[in-house]
Amino acid sequence: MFTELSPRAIRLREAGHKLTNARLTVLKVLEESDGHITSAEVLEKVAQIDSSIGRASVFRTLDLFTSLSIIRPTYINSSVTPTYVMMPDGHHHHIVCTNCNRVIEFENCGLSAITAELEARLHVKLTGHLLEFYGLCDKCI
Amino acid sequence: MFTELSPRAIRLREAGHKLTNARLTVLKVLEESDGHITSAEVLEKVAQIDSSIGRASVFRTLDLFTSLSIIRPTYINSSVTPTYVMMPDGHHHHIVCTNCNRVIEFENCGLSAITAELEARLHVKLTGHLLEFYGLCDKCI
DNA sequence: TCTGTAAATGATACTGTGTATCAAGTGGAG
DNA sequence: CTCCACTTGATACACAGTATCATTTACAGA
Ligand SMILES: [Mn+2]
Ligand SMILES: [Mn+2]
Ligand SMILES: [Zn+2]
Ligand SMILES: [Zn+2]
Repeated sequence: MFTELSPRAIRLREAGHKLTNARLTVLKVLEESDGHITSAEVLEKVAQIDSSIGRASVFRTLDLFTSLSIIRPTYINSSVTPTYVMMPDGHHHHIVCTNCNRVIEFENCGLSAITAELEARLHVKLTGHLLEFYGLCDKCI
Repeated sequence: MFTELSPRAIRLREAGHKLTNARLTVLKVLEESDGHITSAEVLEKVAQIDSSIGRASVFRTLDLFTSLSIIRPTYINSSVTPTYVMMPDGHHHHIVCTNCNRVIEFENCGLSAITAELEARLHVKLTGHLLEFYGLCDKCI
């Protein structure tokens, strides 16, 4: 059924979690998304693939993936449902237009220096980060 | 009732919004919080000050303040209710422990250079940012 | 100071996201 | 193959946030 394990699936197993059908299906949906997806969309796509997977397991899996920094919930449009953002290499960065809610992605964040400084000074182990800018996009300026 | 207007209240008026009792009360509650507060806490404290203020107005005000980058909703503990974070000078930064949910604040982010670069390159006007690191705190490492 | 009006409000009823519970099922170590 | 802690799905539920709309109010302009 899932012959090939993605690197993230292997990460899951190495963190001591079982590779269940529900978890692998949610992971597949997230990896095939464009990187921004709401819980309602995840539920819908999971049900399309395997309608026997319960909604509780989907939410449980989203929480598990969040604690592993595989995804991060953030607010884009509504304050009801978060939008889950994939963190490909442990980080994600975007600009949200506070007028039209458009999201503009960007790549370079230059945060490796501050990451190292925080780890040394505060004795923490950082596994990821989210950097969000807010403002007006070129169409709303 | 509100003889002195805070700088943020003036910002509100200058953005073309009316300085209503509901909005000024929510602003007061947010400004007297330590910077992290859930919608449930805002509702409770607003009701203590003036129980005639409706819950819908509180949520409307939180959305308005978010669009003005006065606050920003983010996930700390639960995936049910966001925690609203004040953005004192347009930005906020913290570390969230993915194991115990402890939040560690820090000040310097060094993001003014990338802010200017993004504004120039993407033709956007940035009014604030949120930088969140995820990982394990010193007690959970 | 008074007035007119668009913006904002509060009450209400509602939607639907996310959760608690628990008996049944299953991944994977040995 | 066996076993069992972990995980699951079904169900019922809680409650955060919203749509609606009649009423009120901030404040610009006279
Ligand atoms: Mn980054
Ligand atoms: Mn900053
Ligand atoms: Zn825009
Ligand atoms: Zn911790």
